[in-house]
Amino acid sequence: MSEVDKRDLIILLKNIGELLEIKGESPFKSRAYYNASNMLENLNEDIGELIDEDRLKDLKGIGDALNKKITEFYKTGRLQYYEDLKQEFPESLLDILNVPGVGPKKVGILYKQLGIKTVGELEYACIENRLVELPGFGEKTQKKILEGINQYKKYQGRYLYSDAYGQAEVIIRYLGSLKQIEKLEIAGSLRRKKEIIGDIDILAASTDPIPVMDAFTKAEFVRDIIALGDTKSSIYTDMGMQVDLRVVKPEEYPYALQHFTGSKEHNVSLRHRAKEMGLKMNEYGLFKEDGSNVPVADEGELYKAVGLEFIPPEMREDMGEIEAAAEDKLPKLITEEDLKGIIHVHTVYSDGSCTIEDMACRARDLGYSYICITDHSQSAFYAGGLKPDDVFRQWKEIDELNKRGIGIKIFKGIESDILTDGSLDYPEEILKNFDLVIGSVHSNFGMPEHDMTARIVNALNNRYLSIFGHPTGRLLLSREGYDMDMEEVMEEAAKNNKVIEINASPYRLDMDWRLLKKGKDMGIKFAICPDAHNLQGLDDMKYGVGAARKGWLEKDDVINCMDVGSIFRS
DNA sequence: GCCGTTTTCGGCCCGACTGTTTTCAGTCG
Repeated sequence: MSEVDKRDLIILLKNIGELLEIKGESPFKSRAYYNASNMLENLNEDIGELIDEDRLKDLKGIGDALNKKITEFYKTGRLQYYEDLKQEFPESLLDILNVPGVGPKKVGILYKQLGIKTVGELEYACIENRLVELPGFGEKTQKKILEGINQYKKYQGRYLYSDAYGQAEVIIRYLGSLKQIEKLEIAGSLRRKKEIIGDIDILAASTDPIPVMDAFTKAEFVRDIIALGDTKSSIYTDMGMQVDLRVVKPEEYPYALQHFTGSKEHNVSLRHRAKEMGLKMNEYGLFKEDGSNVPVADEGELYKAVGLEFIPPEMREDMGEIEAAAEDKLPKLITEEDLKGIIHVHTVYSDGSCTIEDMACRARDLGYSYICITDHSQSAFYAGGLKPDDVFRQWKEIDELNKRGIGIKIFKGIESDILTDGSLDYPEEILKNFDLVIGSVHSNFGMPEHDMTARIVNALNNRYLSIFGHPTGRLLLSREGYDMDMEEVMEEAAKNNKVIEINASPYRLDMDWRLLKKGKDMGIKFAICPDAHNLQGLDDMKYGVGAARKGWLEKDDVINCMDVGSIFRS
């Protein structure tokens, strides 16, 4: 099954779960579909193969019914059950679920009683005051939904990690000045370093929560208060981000930090494990059957209490980390300190805004021992790509800087366009003299999947290509990656010993962390690259490390943790 | 719809806040 079909299947199952909730079916039935969707997303096996070998039903969460449905979808490309469901409840209802404050029950009522099928129709119905008479609705609900729609339309509630982190820092600084707060930390998806953040979760410990909540909801950055309670409050910031603050007693803090860090799926699995051990787990403690609490000083002790190694927050995505922790087989995750050098940097030679020397000195000051300059190649005319003469001029400058000695070794690289036929952008006699060649797709994004795959596979067979740059070409929250068969590309990279880039720009974070573990198991090495276009861009390395950690990578999986001899040609 | 060392039925993780109720359902995390 291709990546695209797999993606479709995962969405299909999730959609069915949501439609069943709207329909009012058993919540456990819905959950079975969500579970299956989530499980398949994290599955590192080809679903088509599993079906062909009749092994699909062996997966935990797949029974007779789902086995049949998934097989039907695989064989025919559609699912009659879903088509029937859509006749009853149009697919467009699912979009309404993205409006904060509107869940499946309300969507069901709105559809059945008012025939509302889209967010636009819902907005109009609010304005016409037609929600107030519905059962379970009222004046305030209608107003809240209208506000929710504005939020939905304006921001769609999703932010880049880097933007959310910047906002969170402001809030942490503010809350940190409150004398009632004893402990304070970012939790949620932000602590797990997800590339896209829905809202910011902050946890505080205090014996006196009321003034904390008061100060929080009255802070300068607050635009609207969504909820205000003794232990939990939510606000929208002036930037439009939702922030949840949870305040617990100091003795509850480790349990709460674990709980509010999530992910939801990780916690479900963890609580399930606790329950099997006769323990009840929630944000207030870990309780034995007699109701007594198992005391812990920190998260590490909490995981230990349920028989697990400490699981770093980045790994808590229910992708097998609990099973690995139970067997003491968690990887020793890469850290920023493991990085020795910088690869993938642009300068004034192409579309960067700083000189080679400026970039190199900054990298040196950040503690790196080498930097590899990789400007754009000649076909990238929009980015000022280097003609052969420019390349020779740049090599000369690099030689001079290295000779003079500025405290960091500079390597000569290039980010070569992968042309439409898969060839690189210079003749062999130039390519062979670079220390390192990154090959990236920058044009003709719209090629059909088969052609794009062939183009990239061709490039991966070029002996001069070292690193395959930003493999999908995605721009988070704005552009989907191009169509290609990632499975085939990864196999080709593994076969040819080609490195795959983890582009550390917070706008890209490409390759996606969800695929890293699989790549690692295939024997692929990765390069964490800032794709820096100015001095600040070099700071993006930390985002790439975050993604690598989410993908279970260790320092031995990442080439810029290795000695230069194994990376560069010269 | 799934699952099983309490197995083929009766469970399925847990709690805060809000609004619409008069004891609770819905939403969210």
